[in-house]
Amino acid sequence: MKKPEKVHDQTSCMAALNAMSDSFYVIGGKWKLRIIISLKNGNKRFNEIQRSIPGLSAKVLSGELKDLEANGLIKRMVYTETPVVVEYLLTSYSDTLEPVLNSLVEWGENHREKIRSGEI
Amino acid sequence: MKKPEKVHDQTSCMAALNAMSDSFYVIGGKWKLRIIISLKNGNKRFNEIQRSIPGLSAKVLSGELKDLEANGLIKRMVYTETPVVVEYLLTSYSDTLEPVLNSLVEWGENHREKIRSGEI
DNA sequence: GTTACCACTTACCTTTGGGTAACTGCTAAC
DNA sequence: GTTAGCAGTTACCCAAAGGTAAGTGGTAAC
Repeated sequence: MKKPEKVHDQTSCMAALNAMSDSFYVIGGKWKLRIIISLKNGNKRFNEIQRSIPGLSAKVLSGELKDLEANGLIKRMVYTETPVVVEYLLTSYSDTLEPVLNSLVEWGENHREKIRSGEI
Repeated sequence: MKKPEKVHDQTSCMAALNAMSDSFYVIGGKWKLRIIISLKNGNKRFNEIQRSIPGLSAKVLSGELKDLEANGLIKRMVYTETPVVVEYLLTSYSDTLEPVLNSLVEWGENHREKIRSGEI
């Protein structure tokens, strides 16, 4: 005899869990959201982005930009003037991250205050 | 001459960035949110939680529970009957994670569909 | 013609997170 | 008295993430 079923069935629960993991896979890690925010702040060029995020190396930035592009969050534009100019732009799809970004920032702020006030 | 200031000043922007990092620090990683969800689903005992999350080892679970307790998200209760019973319970503070959880699940579901449909 | 900037890549190393397995001290069941 | 369950801990190992430094091929400035 198994324990009684919860209000949600197992299939939908697993789906939610997997969805959550997907989110972490796409925007998790130390730099991804920072890069997106840097782009939001108007930075477009590779070195510009790198300089705006202290501690971020060219190697890691290069990899992260590829990941973000593969997931449709940014677009890499190459302008073939001389000298060649490369720009990274947020796609409109990246706007869908707003609620995630906001909830993370809000919770973090609240939590920081909670810790600071000694409530925990 | 620096570039013109954005709509947000640098101090508040850095604060938001740090808040976001805090959130990732507290609930990031492979298991933390899964453990919280397992507790939400009614699991309380150490081995019960472990069995409910395939792939999670006792060592890692032990560490994660300590972290979650240190951040006020769960409470470790020891009942000194014989045999001693240990229960892990969500605190009311853990409810504040709802918006984060929801936005992550929602975005992940949406993203999965986007990938599946070949839109990216 | 040397220096510097741009957009990267490569090779190498360290750190972190996490996995495996065994073991502890306890109780209870067979 | 052996087996099994509980709630972990310990020691050891591995892979992935990330950091460091140097190099590449081009343009442009001094």
